[in-house]
Amino acid sequence: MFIILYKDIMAFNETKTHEITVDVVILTLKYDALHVLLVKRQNEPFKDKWVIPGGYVRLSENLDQAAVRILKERTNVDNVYLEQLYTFGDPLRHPSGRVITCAYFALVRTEDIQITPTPELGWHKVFSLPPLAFDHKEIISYSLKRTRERLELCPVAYQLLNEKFTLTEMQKAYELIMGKKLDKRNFRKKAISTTGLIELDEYTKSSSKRPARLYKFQAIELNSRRAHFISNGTKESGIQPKKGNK
Amino acid sequence: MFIILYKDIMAFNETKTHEITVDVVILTLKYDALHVLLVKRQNEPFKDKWVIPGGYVRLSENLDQAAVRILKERTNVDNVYLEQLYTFGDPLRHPSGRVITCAYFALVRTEDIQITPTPELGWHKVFSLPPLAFDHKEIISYSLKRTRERLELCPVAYQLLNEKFTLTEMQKAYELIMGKKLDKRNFRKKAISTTGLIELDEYTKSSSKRPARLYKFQAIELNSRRAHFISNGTKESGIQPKKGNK
DNA sequence: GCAAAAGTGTTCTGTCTACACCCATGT
DNA sequence: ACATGGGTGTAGACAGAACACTTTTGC
Repeated sequence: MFIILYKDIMAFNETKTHEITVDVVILTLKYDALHVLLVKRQNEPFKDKWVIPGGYVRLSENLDQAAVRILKERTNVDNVYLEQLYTFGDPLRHPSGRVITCAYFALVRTEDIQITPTPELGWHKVFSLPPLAFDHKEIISYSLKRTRERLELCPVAYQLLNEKFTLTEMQKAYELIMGKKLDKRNFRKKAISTTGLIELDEYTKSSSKRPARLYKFQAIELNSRRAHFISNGTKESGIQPKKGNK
Repeated sequence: MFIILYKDIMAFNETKTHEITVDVVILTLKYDALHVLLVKRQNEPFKDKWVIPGGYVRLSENLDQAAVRILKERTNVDNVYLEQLYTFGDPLRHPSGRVITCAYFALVRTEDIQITPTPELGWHKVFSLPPLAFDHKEIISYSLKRTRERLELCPVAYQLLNEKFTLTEMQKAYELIMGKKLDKRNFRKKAISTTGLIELDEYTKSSSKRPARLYKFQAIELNSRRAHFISNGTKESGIQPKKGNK
Protein backbone atom coordinates (compact mmCIF):
# COMPACT_ATOMS: atom_id res chain seq x y z
CA MET A 1 0.00 0.00 0.00
CA PHE A 2 1.31 3.43 -0.92
CA ILE A 3 1.82 6.14 1.58
CA ILE A 4 1.84 9.70 0.32
CA LEU A 5 2.58 12.83 2.23
CA TYR A 6 0.07 15.61 2.55
CA LYS A 7 2.35 18.09 0.80
CA ASP A 8 2.38 15.83 -2.25
CA ILE A 9 -1.36 16.04 -2.42
CA MET A 10 -1.20 19.76 -2.24
CA ALA A 11 1.36 19.86 -5.03
CA PHE A 12 -0.89 17.60 -7.07
CA ASN A 13 -3.77 19.91 -6.38
CA GLU A 14 -1.84 23.04 -7.28
CA THR A 15 -0.46 21.89 -10.55
CA LYS A 16 -3.00 19.57 -11.93
CA THR A 17 -6.56 20.14 -11.05
CA HIS A 18 -9.64 22.24 -10.88
CA GLU A 19 -13.13 20.98 -10.54
CA ILE A 20 -15.14 21.14 -13.71
CA THR A 21 -18.89 21.11 -13.87
CA VAL A 22 -21.49 21.40 -16.59
CA ASP A 23 -24.48 23.64 -15.91
CA VAL A 24 -27.55 23.65 -18.16
CA VAL A 25 -29.90 26.58 -18.58
CA ILE A 26 -33.20 24.90 -19.43
CA LEU A 27 -35.68 27.28 -21.05
CA THR A 28 -39.33 26.73 -21.81
CA LEU A 29 -42.47 28.67 -22.62
CA LYS A 30 -45.21 28.41 -20.03
CA TYR A 31 -48.22 30.58 -19.34
CA ASP A 32 -47.12 33.17 -21.90
CA ALA A 33 -43.70 33.73 -20.39
CA LEU A 34 -40.21 32.39 -20.85
CA HIS A 35 -39.26 30.22 -17.87
CA VAL A 36 -36.03 28.70 -16.65
CA LEU A 37 -35.72 25.60 -14.49
CA LEU A 38 -34.04 26.27 -11.15
CA VAL A 39 -33.00 24.20 -8.17
CA LYS A 40 -32.83 25.46 -4.63
CA ARG A 41 -29.49 24.78 -2.96
CA GLN A 42 -29.71 22.69 0.17
CA ASN A 43 -26.18 23.37 1.40
CA GLU A 44 -23.75 26.15 2.02
CA PRO A 45 -22.46 28.14 0.30
CA PHE A 46 -25.53 29.96 -0.99
CA LYS A 47 -27.92 27.74 0.95
CA ASP A 48 -31.52 28.50 -0.11
CA LYS A 49 -30.42 30.43 -3.17
CA TRP A 50 -31.38 29.09 -6.57
CA VAL A 51 -29.09 27.58 -9.20
CA ILE A 52 -29.42 26.19 -12.68
CA PRO A 53 -29.08 22.40 -12.79
CA GLY A 54 -25.53 21.15 -13.03
CA GLY A 55 -23.10 18.50 -12.03
CA TYR A 56 -19.59 17.26 -12.29
CA VAL A 57 -18.33 15.92 -15.56
CA ARG A 58 -17.64 12.21 -15.30
CA LEU A 59 -14.32 10.93 -16.49
CA SER A 60 -15.94 8.73 -19.12
CA GLU A 61 -18.23 11.28 -20.75
CA ASN A 62 -17.65 14.28 -22.95
CA LEU A 63 -19.13 17.69 -22.19
CA ASP A 64 -22.13 17.25 -24.46
CA GLN A 65 -22.91 13.92 -22.85
CA ALA A 66 -22.66 15.47 -19.41
CA ALA A 67 -25.11 18.18 -20.46
CA VAL A 68 -27.52 15.62 -21.90
CA ARG A 69 -27.27 13.56 -18.72
CA ILE A 70 -27.93 16.54 -16.46
CA LEU A 71 -30.86 17.60 -18.62
CA LYS A 72 -32.32 14.10 -18.56
CA GLU A 73 -31.85 13.70 -14.83
CA ARG A 74 -33.96 16.76 -14.23
CA THR A 75 -36.52 16.66 -17.00
CA ASN A 76 -36.43 13.11 -18.39
CA VAL A 77 -36.15 14.48 -21.93
CA ASP A 78 -33.14 14.23 -24.19
CA ASN A 79 -34.57 15.08 -27.53
CA VAL A 80 -34.15 18.82 -27.50
CA TYR A 81 -32.12 21.72 -28.72
CA LEU A 82 -28.94 21.87 -26.67
CA GLU A 83 -25.90 24.03 -27.32
CA GLN A 84 -22.70 24.86 -25.52
CA LEU A 85 -22.87 28.44 -24.35
CA TYR A 86 -19.66 29.60 -22.69
CA THR A 87 -17.18 28.47 -20.09
CA PHE A 88 -17.05 30.47 -16.88
CA GLY A 89 -13.88 30.17 -14.88
CA ASP A 90 -13.41 33.08 -12.54
CA PRO A 91 -11.38 31.91 -9.53
CA LEU A 92 -13.81 33.65 -7.20
CA ARG A 93 -17.06 32.48 -8.77
CA HIS A 94 -17.30 29.60 -6.30
CA PRO A 95 -16.48 30.71 -2.75
CA SER A 96 -15.27 27.34 -1.53
CA GLY A 97 -12.94 26.28 -4.30
CA ARG A 98 -11.92 26.55 -7.89
CA VAL A 99 -14.83 25.37 -9.99
CA ILE A 100 -14.87 25.98 -13.71
CA THR A 101 -18.24 25.48 -15.36
CA CYS A 102 -19.02 24.80 -18.95
CA ALA A 103 -22.51 26.22 -19.45
CA TYR A 104 -25.04 24.84 -21.92
CA PHE A 105 -28.53 25.95 -22.72
CA ALA A 106 -31.52 23.88 -23.79
CA LEU A 107 -34.90 24.72 -25.29
CA VAL A 108 -37.64 22.31 -24.26
CA ARG A 109 -41.37 21.94 -24.79
CA THR A 110 -43.37 22.18 -21.64
CA GLU A 111 -45.69 19.44 -22.92
CA ASP A 112 -42.75 17.02 -23.05
CA ILE A 113 -41.86 17.48 -19.43
CA GLN A 114 -43.52 16.08 -16.37
CA ILE A 115 -42.08 17.89 -13.44
CA THR A 116 -43.89 17.98 -10.17
CA PRO A 117 -42.77 21.30 -8.81
CA THR A 118 -41.46 21.14 -5.28
CA PRO A 119 -40.09 23.87 -3.06
CA GLU A 120 -36.64 22.80 -4.29
CA LEU A 121 -37.23 22.52 -8.04
CA GLY A 122 -39.34 24.59 -10.33
CA TRP A 123 -39.85 26.97 -13.23
CA HIS A 124 -39.16 30.66 -12.78
CA LYS A 125 -39.87 33.54 -15.10
CA VAL A 126 -36.67 34.65 -16.80
CA PHE A 127 -37.63 38.29 -16.39
CA SER A 128 -38.26 38.02 -12.67
CA LEU A 129 -35.77 35.66 -11.13
CA PRO A 130 -35.37 34.77 -7.47
CA PRO A 131 -31.97 35.30 -5.80
CA LEU A 132 -29.42 33.19 -7.61
CA ALA A 133 -26.20 31.65 -6.37
CA PHE A 134 -22.74 32.03 -7.91
CA ASP A 135 -22.71 33.74 -11.31
CA HIS A 136 -25.85 31.99 -12.45
CA LYS A 137 -27.72 35.21 -13.16
CA GLU A 138 -25.01 36.10 -15.63
CA ILE A 139 -25.18 32.65 -17.20
CA ILE A 140 -28.95 32.88 -17.68
CA SER A 141 -28.58 36.38 -19.08
CA TYR A 142 -26.03 35.16 -21.58
CA SER A 143 -28.18 32.21 -22.61
CA LEU A 144 -31.01 34.60 -23.35
CA LYS A 145 -28.71 36.68 -25.53
CA ARG A 146 -27.58 33.57 -27.41
CA THR A 147 -31.13 32.31 -27.82
CA ARG A 148 -32.07 35.63 -29.41
CA GLU A 149 -29.15 35.36 -31.80
CA ARG A 150 -30.18 31.85 -32.79
CA LEU A 151 -33.76 32.90 -33.30
CA GLU A 152 -32.72 35.49 -35.82
CA LEU A 153 -30.80 32.98 -37.86
CA CYS A 154 -32.96 29.89 -37.74
CA PRO A 155 -36.36 28.99 -36.40
CA VAL A 156 -35.29 27.21 -33.23
CA ALA A 157 -38.38 28.54 -31.51
CA TYR A 158 -40.33 25.52 -32.69
CA GLN A 159 -38.32 23.63 -30.09
CA LEU A 160 -40.42 25.48 -27.54
CA LEU A 161 -43.77 24.94 -29.26
CA ASN A 162 -46.04 21.96 -29.24
CA GLU A 163 -45.82 19.63 -32.19
CA LYS A 164 -48.69 21.40 -33.93
CA PHE A 165 -49.03 25.10 -33.47
CA THR A 166 -50.62 28.18 -34.96
CA LEU A 167 -48.67 31.04 -36.47
CA THR A 168 -49.97 33.26 -33.71
CA GLU A 169 -48.46 30.91 -31.13
CA MET A 170 -45.18 30.95 -33.00
CA GLN A 171 -45.23 34.72 -33.19
CA LYS A 172 -45.94 34.91 -29.48
CA ALA A 173 -42.92 32.70 -28.77
CA TYR A 174 -40.71 35.02 -30.83
CA GLU A 175 -42.11 38.08 -29.09
CA LEU A 176 -41.54 36.61 -25.65
CA ILE A 177 -37.96 35.70 -26.40
CA MET A 178 -37.05 38.81 -28.32
CA GLY A 179 -38.90 40.93 -25.80
CA LYS A 180 -40.70 43.07 -28.36
CA LYS A 181 -43.84 43.16 -30.45
CA LEU A 182 -43.63 41.97 -34.04
CA ASP A 183 -45.76 42.96 -37.00
CA LYS A 184 -48.29 40.21 -37.73
CA ARG A 185 -48.22 40.37 -41.51
CA ASN A 186 -44.46 40.62 -41.78
CA PHE A 187 -44.00 37.81 -39.31
CA ARG A 188 -46.35 35.48 -41.15
CA LYS A 189 -44.79 36.27 -44.50
CA LYS A 190 -41.34 35.44 -43.19
CA ALA A 191 -42.50 32.39 -41.27
CA ILE A 192 -44.26 30.88 -44.26
CA SER A 193 -41.20 31.33 -46.42
CA THR A 194 -39.14 29.44 -43.84
CA THR A 195 -38.07 26.07 -45.07
CA GLY A 196 -39.24 23.28 -42.84
CA LEU A 197 -42.57 24.78 -41.87
CA ILE A 198 -45.43 22.60 -43.03
CA GLU A 199 -49.00 23.85 -43.44
CA LEU A 200 -51.51 21.31 -42.15
CA ASP A 201 -55.15 20.81 -43.09
CA GLU A 202 -56.10 21.06 -39.45
CA TYR A 203 -57.48 23.88 -37.43
CA THR A 204 -57.83 24.73 -33.79
CA LYS A 205 -61.28 23.90 -32.42
CA SER A 206 -61.52 24.59 -28.74
CA SER A 207 -61.31 28.34 -28.95
CA SER A 208 -64.47 30.34 -28.99
CA LYS A 209 -63.05 32.35 -31.83
CA ARG A 210 -62.32 31.78 -35.47
CA PRO A 211 -60.29 28.54 -35.86
CA ALA A 212 -56.64 28.99 -36.72
CA ARG A 213 -54.69 26.87 -39.14
CA LEU A 214 -52.15 24.53 -37.61
CA TYR A 215 -48.54 24.12 -38.74
CA LYS A 216 -45.73 21.80 -37.82
CA PHE A 217 -42.03 21.62 -38.45
CA GLN A 218 -40.51 19.01 -40.65
CA ALA A 219 -39.11 16.26 -38.46
CA ILE A 220 -35.39 16.78 -38.27
CA GLU A 221 -33.24 13.75 -37.79
CA LEU A 222 -32.09 14.25 -34.24
CA ASN A 223 -28.57 13.14 -34.92
CA SER A 224 -28.18 15.54 -37.75
CA ARG A 225 -29.53 18.38 -35.70
CA ARG A 226 -27.17 17.56 -32.91
CA ALA A 227 -24.38 17.31 -35.42
CA HIS A 228 -25.04 20.94 -36.22
CA PHE A 229 -25.74 22.36 -32.87
CA ILE A 230 -23.98 20.07 -30.46
CA SER A 231 -20.60 19.57 -31.81
CA ASN A 232 -17.04 19.94 -30.73
CA GLY A 233 -16.42 22.42 -33.46
CA THR A 234 -17.29 22.75 -37.07
CA LYS A 235 -18.75 20.18 -39.38
CA GLU A 236 -16.63 21.34 -42.28
CA SER A 237 -14.33 18.61 -43.36
CA GLY A 238 -10.92 20.01 -42.70
CA ILE A 239 -9.82 23.49 -43.50
CA GLN A 240 -10.25 24.78 -47.00
CA PRO A 241 -10.61 28.17 -48.56
CA LYS A 242 -14.12 28.84 -49.71
CA LYS A 243 -14.65 28.61 -53.41
CA GLY A 244 -14.33 31.90 -55.19
CA ASN A 245 -17.44 33.44 -56.66
CA LYS A 246 -16.00 34.11 -60.08
CA MET B 1 2.26 15.72 9.29
CA PHE B 2 -0.74 14.12 7.61
CA ILE B 3 -0.61 10.68 6.21
CA ILE B 4 -3.09 9.84 3.49
CA LEU B 5 -3.63 6.53 1.81
CA TYR B 6 -3.21 6.07 -1.90
CA LYS B 7 -6.83 5.04 -2.34
CA ASP B 8 -7.91 8.39 -0.93
CA ILE B 9 -5.99 10.13 -3.63
CA MET B 10 -7.64 8.01 -6.25
CA ALA B 11 -11.05 8.80 -4.84
CA PHE B 12 -10.17 12.47 -4.89
CA ASN B 13 -9.07 12.13 -8.47
CA GLU B 14 -12.15 10.22 -9.57
CA THR B 15 -14.73 12.46 -8.08
CA LYS B 16 -13.22 15.85 -8.24
CA THR B 17 -10.86 16.51 -11.01
CA HIS B 18 -9.92 16.67 -14.60
CA GLU B 19 -7.05 18.63 -15.99
CA ILE B 20 -8.05 21.85 -17.65
CA THR B 21 -5.96 23.75 -20.12
CA VAL B 22 -6.37 26.85 -22.21
CA ASP B 23 -5.21 26.69 -25.82
CA VAL B 24 -4.92 29.79 -27.99
CA VAL B 25 -5.19 29.82 -31.77
CA ILE B 26 -3.03 32.79 -32.76
CA LEU B 27 -3.78 34.03 -36.25
CA THR B 28 -1.89 36.57 -38.29
CA LEU B 29 -1.49 37.73 -41.87
CA LYS B 30 1.95 37.18 -43.34
CA TYR B 31 3.15 37.08 -46.92
CA ASP B 32 -0.39 37.26 -48.25
CA ALA B 33 -1.67 34.25 -46.33
CA LEU B 34 -3.38 33.59 -43.05
CA HIS B 35 -0.96 31.95 -40.64
CA VAL B 36 -1.32 30.25 -37.29
CA LEU B 37 1.39 29.96 -34.65
CA LEU B 38 2.28 26.37 -33.85
CA VAL B 39 4.63 24.63 -31.45
CA LYS B 40 6.27 21.29 -32.07
CA ARG B 41 5.76 18.81 -29.27
CA GLN B 42 8.93 17.56 -27.66
CA ASN B 43 7.36 14.66 -25.79
CA GLU B 44 5.04 11.74 -26.22
CA PRO B 45 2.22 11.50 -26.94
CA PHE B 46 2.30 13.04 -30.41
CA LYS B 47 6.02 13.75 -30.23
CA ASP B 48 7.09 15.87 -33.23
CA LYS B 49 3.51 16.73 -34.12
CA TRP B 50 2.44 20.37 -33.94
CA VAL B 51 0.08 21.97 -31.44
CA ILE B 52 -1.39 25.39 -30.82
CA PRO B 53 0.13 27.10 -27.76
CA GLY B 54 -1.54 26.20 -24.49
CA GLY B 55 -1.05 25.56 -20.84
CA TYR B 56 -2.71 24.70 -17.60
CA VAL B 57 -4.98 27.19 -15.95
CA ARG B 58 -3.47 28.43 -12.71
CA LEU B 59 -5.62 28.39 -9.63
CA SER B 60 -5.37 32.15 -9.20
CA GLU B 61 -6.30 33.23 -12.73
CA ASN B 62 -9.49 33.18 -14.72
CA LEU B 63 -9.72 31.69 -18.21
CA ASP B 64 -9.27 35.00 -20.00
CA GLN B 65 -6.19 35.72 -17.94
CA ALA B 66 -4.78 32.30 -18.73
CA ALA B 67 -5.31 32.95 -22.42
CA VAL B 68 -3.66 36.37 -22.20
CA ARG B 69 -0.74 34.85 -20.32
CA ILE B 70 -0.25 32.06 -22.85
CA LEU B 71 -0.46 34.54 -25.69
CA LYS B 72 2.06 36.83 -24.04
CA GLU B 73 4.46 34.02 -23.22
CA ARG B 74 4.65 33.10 -26.87
CA THR B 75 4.36 36.43 -28.63
CA ASN B 76 5.05 39.09 -26.01
CA VAL B 77 1.90 40.95 -27.05
CA ASP B 78 -1.23 41.35 -24.99
CA ASN B 79 -3.01 44.14 -26.77
CA VAL B 80 -4.98 42.14 -29.29
CA TYR B 81 -8.34 40.72 -30.18
CA LEU B 82 -8.91 37.63 -28.06
CA GLU B 83 -12.13 35.69 -27.71
CA GLN B 84 -13.20 32.45 -26.10
CA LEU B 85 -13.98 29.98 -28.83
CA TYR B 86 -15.31 26.68 -27.47
CA THR B 87 -14.50 24.11 -24.83
CA PHE B 88 -13.40 20.71 -26.05
CA GLY B 89 -13.80 17.86 -23.63
CA ASP B 90 -13.88 14.54 -25.35
CA PRO B 91 -12.52 11.89 -22.97
CA LEU B 92 -10.36 10.48 -25.75
CA ARG B 93 -8.96 13.72 -27.09
CA HIS B 94 -5.84 13.33 -24.97
CA PRO B 95 -4.49 9.77 -25.04
CA SER B 96 -2.81 9.88 -21.66
CA GLY B 97 -5.51 11.38 -19.49
CA ARG B 98 -8.63 13.46 -19.22
CA VAL B 99 -7.75 16.94 -20.39
CA ILE B 100 -10.47 19.43 -21.09
CA THR B 101 -9.35 22.48 -23.03
CA CYS B 102 -10.97 25.84 -23.25
CA ALA B 103 -9.92 27.18 -26.65
CA TYR B 104 -9.42 30.86 -27.44
CA PHE B 105 -8.45 32.57 -30.62
CA ALA B 106 -6.43 35.74 -31.11
CA LEU B 107 -5.85 38.04 -34.07
CA VAL B 108 -2.42 39.70 -34.02
CA ARG B 109 -0.43 42.00 -36.23
CA THR B 110 2.72 40.48 -37.56
CA GLU B 111 4.50 43.81 -37.12
CA ASP B 112 3.82 43.68 -33.37
CA ILE B 113 5.48 40.33 -32.92
CA GLN B 114 9.14 39.49 -32.79
CA ILE B 115 9.40 35.76 -33.04
CA THR B 116 12.57 34.15 -34.13
CA PRO B 117 11.27 31.03 -35.78
CA THR B 118 12.93 27.87 -34.59
CA PRO B 119 12.30 24.29 -35.60
CA GLU B 120 9.99 24.10 -32.60
CA LEU B 121 7.96 27.31 -32.99
CA GLY B 122 6.72 29.02 -36.06
CA TRP B 123 3.99 30.30 -38.34
CA HIS B 124 2.15 27.91 -40.61
CA LYS B 125 -0.31 28.62 -43.37
CA VAL B 126 -3.83 27.85 -42.17
CA PHE B 127 -4.69 26.27 -45.49
CA SER B 128 -1.73 23.92 -45.51
CA LEU B 129 -1.08 22.72 -42.00
CA PRO B 130 1.53 20.23 -40.88
CA PRO B 131 0.40 17.14 -38.93
CA LEU B 132 -1.31 18.30 -35.75
CA ALA B 133 -1.66 16.57 -32.40
CA PHE B 134 -4.88 15.94 -30.47
CA ASP B 135 -7.95 17.66 -31.93
CA HIS B 136 -6.03 20.79 -32.78
CA LYS B 137 -6.91 20.68 -36.45
CA GLU B 138 -10.57 20.84 -35.46
CA ILE B 139 -9.88 23.73 -33.10
CA ILE B 140 -8.10 25.73 -35.79
CA SER B 141 -10.87 24.95 -38.23
CA TYR B 142 -13.46 26.21 -35.78
CA SER B 143 -11.49 29.38 -35.05
CA LEU B 144 -11.44 30.11 -38.76
CA LYS B 145 -15.20 29.69 -38.92
CA ARG B 146 -15.67 32.03 -35.96
CA THR B 147 -13.27 34.59 -37.40
CA ARG B 148 -15.33 34.65 -40.59
CA GLU B 149 -18.50 35.19 -38.60
CA ARG B 150 -16.91 38.07 -36.71
CA LEU B 151 -15.65 39.62 -39.90
CA GLU B 152 -19.15 39.80 -41.29
CA LEU B 153 -20.44 41.60 -38.25
CA CYS B 154 -17.64 43.97 -37.35
CA PRO B 155 -14.36 44.97 -38.86
CA VAL B 156 -12.05 42.98 -36.64
CA ALA B 157 -9.72 42.52 -39.58
CA TYR B 158 -7.96 45.74 -38.66
CA GLN B 159 -6.53 43.74 -35.79
CA LEU B 160 -4.47 41.96 -38.40
CA LEU B 161 -3.39 45.08 -40.30
CA ASN B 162 -0.67 47.56 -39.56
CA GLU B 163 -1.69 50.75 -37.82
CA LYS B 164 -1.98 52.57 -41.14
CA PHE B 165 -3.19 50.65 -44.12
CA THR B 166 -4.69 51.05 -47.57
CA LEU B 167 -8.15 49.88 -48.49
CA THR B 168 -6.59 47.39 -50.85
CA GLU B 169 -4.67 45.86 -47.95
CA MET B 170 -7.85 45.69 -45.92
CA GLN B 171 -9.70 44.08 -48.79
CA LYS B 172 -6.90 41.56 -49.19
CA ALA B 173 -7.19 40.65 -45.51
CA TYR B 174 -10.92 40.04 -45.91
CA GLU B 175 -10.38 37.99 -49.03
CA LEU B 176 -7.74 35.83 -47.36
CA ILE B 177 -9.91 35.14 -44.36
CA MET B 178 -13.18 34.67 -46.21
CA GLY B 179 -11.42 32.67 -48.87
CA LYS B 180 -13.05 34.43 -51.80
CA LYS B 181 -12.64 37.42 -54.06
CA LEU B 182 -14.59 40.55 -53.25
CA ASP B 183 -15.75 43.33 -55.56
CA LYS B 184 -13.48 46.34 -55.19
CA ARG B 185 -16.10 49.05 -55.45
CA ASN B 186 -18.60 47.35 -53.19
CA PHE B 187 -15.94 46.60 -50.63
CA ARG B 188 -14.71 50.17 -50.53
CA LYS B 189 -18.22 51.56 -50.28
CA LYS B 190 -18.96 49.34 -47.32
CA ALA B 191 -15.58 49.90 -45.68
CA ILE B 192 -15.85 53.68 -45.88
CA SER B 193 -19.29 53.62 -44.32
CA THR B 194 -17.90 51.61 -41.39
CA THR B 195 -17.76 53.59 -38.22
CA GLY B 196 -14.30 53.78 -36.78
CA LEU B 197 -12.42 53.95 -40.07
CA ILE B 198 -10.51 57.20 -40.39
CA GLU B 199 -9.31 58.59 -43.70
CA LEU B 200 -5.81 60.02 -43.36
CA ASP B 201 -4.10 62.70 -45.43
CA GLU B 202 -1.24 60.34 -46.06
CA TYR B 203 -0.37 58.15 -48.95
CA THR B 204 1.89 55.23 -49.63
CA LYS B 205 5.18 56.24 -51.20
CA SER B 206 7.45 53.30 -51.65
CA SER B 207 5.45 51.61 -54.36
CA SER B 208 6.36 52.20 -57.92
CA LYS B 209 2.72 52.75 -58.69
CA ARG B 210 0.13 55.38 -57.96
CA PRO B 211 0.21 56.18 -54.20
CA ALA B 212 -2.71 54.83 -52.19
CA ARG B 213 -4.51 56.70 -49.46
CA LEU B 214 -3.89 55.44 -45.94
CA TYR B 215 -6.55 54.76 -43.32
CA LYS B 216 -6.48 53.84 -39.69
CA PHE B 217 -8.97 52.67 -37.14
CA GLN B 218 -10.12 54.79 -34.31
CA ALA B 219 -8.18 53.81 -31.21
CA ILE B 220 -10.48 51.67 -29.16
CA GLU B 221 -10.04 51.73 -25.43
CA LEU B 222 -8.60 48.31 -24.84
CA ASN B 223 -10.61 47.67 -21.73
CA SER B 224 -13.83 48.48 -23.47
CA ARG B 225 -12.96 46.24 -26.35
CA ARG B 226 -12.12 43.44 -23.99
CA ALA B 227 -15.33 44.12 -22.15
CA HIS B 228 -17.13 43.31 -25.37
CA PHE B 229 -15.14 40.46 -26.64
CA ILE B 230 -13.51 38.97 -23.60
CA SER B 231 -16.19 38.67 -21.09
CA ASN B 232 -17.74 36.04 -18.95
CA GLY B 233 -21.09 36.61 -20.50
CA THR B 234 -23.09 39.57 -21.61
CA LYS B 235 -22.59 43.20 -20.85
CA GLU B 236 -26.28 43.81 -20.47
CA SER B 237 -27.08 44.91 -16.99
CA GLY B 238 -29.23 42.14 -15.68
CA ILE B 239 -32.00 40.52 -17.61
CA GLN B 240 -34.70 42.71 -19.03
CA PRO B 241 -37.12 42.44 -21.88
CA LYS B 242 -36.15 44.64 -24.76
CA LYS B 243 -38.25 47.73 -25.14
CA GLY B 244 -41.17 47.30 -27.50
CA ASN B 245 -41.06 49.21 -30.75
CA LYS B 246 -44.53 50.60 -30.48
C1' DG C 1 -75.00 41.40 -33.86
C1' DC C 2 -70.88 41.67 -31.48
C1' DA C 3 -66.56 40.44 -29.50
C1' DA C 4 -62.26 38.35 -30.49
C1' DA C 5 -58.75 36.47 -32.93
C1' DA C 6 -57.49 34.90 -37.93
C1' DG C 7 -56.06 36.12 -42.07
C1' DT C 8 -54.40 38.93 -46.08
C1' DG C 9 -51.09 42.95 -49.98
C1' DT C 10 -48.93 46.95 -51.27
C1' DT C 11 -45.72 50.66 -51.03
C1' DC C 12 -41.46 52.48 -49.58
C1' DT C 13 -36.83 52.39 -48.38
C1' DG C 14 -32.37 50.86 -47.77
C1' DT C 15 -28.91 47.35 -48.82
C1' DC C 16 -26.43 44.14 -51.71
C1' DT C 17 -24.81 42.89 -56.38
C1' DA C 18 -22.96 43.31 -60.79
C1' DC C 19 -20.28 45.79 -63.70
C1' DA C 20 -16.05 49.20 -66.73
C1' DC C 21 -13.38 52.98 -67.16
C1' DC C 22 -10.08 56.87 -66.02
C1' DC C 23 -6.08 58.37 -62.86
C1' DA C 24 -1.50 58.95 -60.86
C1' DT C 25 2.85 57.39 -60.57
C1' DG C 26 7.72 55.11 -61.65
C1' DT C 27 10.34 53.40 -65.07
C1' DA D 1 4.36 55.97 -73.45
C1' DC D 2 3.26 52.17 -70.91
C1' DA D 3 2.54 49.15 -67.10
C1' DT D 4 0.60 48.88 -62.66
C1' DG D 5 -2.39 49.24 -59.07
C1' DG D 6 -5.66 53.28 -57.21
C1' DG D 7 -9.87 55.12 -57.43
C1' DT D 8 -14.86 56.03 -58.76
C1' DG D 9 -20.95 55.55 -59.82
C1' DT D 10 -25.18 53.61 -61.38
C1' DA D 11 -28.97 50.46 -62.23
C1' DG D 12 -31.56 46.34 -60.85
C1' DA D 13 -32.87 42.91 -57.44
C1' DC D 14 -34.14 41.82 -52.99
C1' DA D 15 -35.37 42.10 -48.18
C1' DG D 16 -37.32 44.43 -44.26
C1' DA D 17 -40.66 47.91 -42.30
C1' DA D 18 -44.92 50.33 -42.09
C1' DC D 19 -49.58 50.02 -42.31
C1' DA D 20 -55.79 48.68 -42.04
C1' DC D 21 -59.40 46.14 -43.22
C1' DT D 22 -62.26 41.75 -43.95
C1' DT D 23 -63.40 36.97 -42.29
C1' DT D 24 -64.88 33.41 -39.28
C1' DT D 25 -66.44 31.67 -35.31
C1' DG D 26 -68.95 31.25 -30.39
C1' DC D 27 -71.84 33.40 -27.60
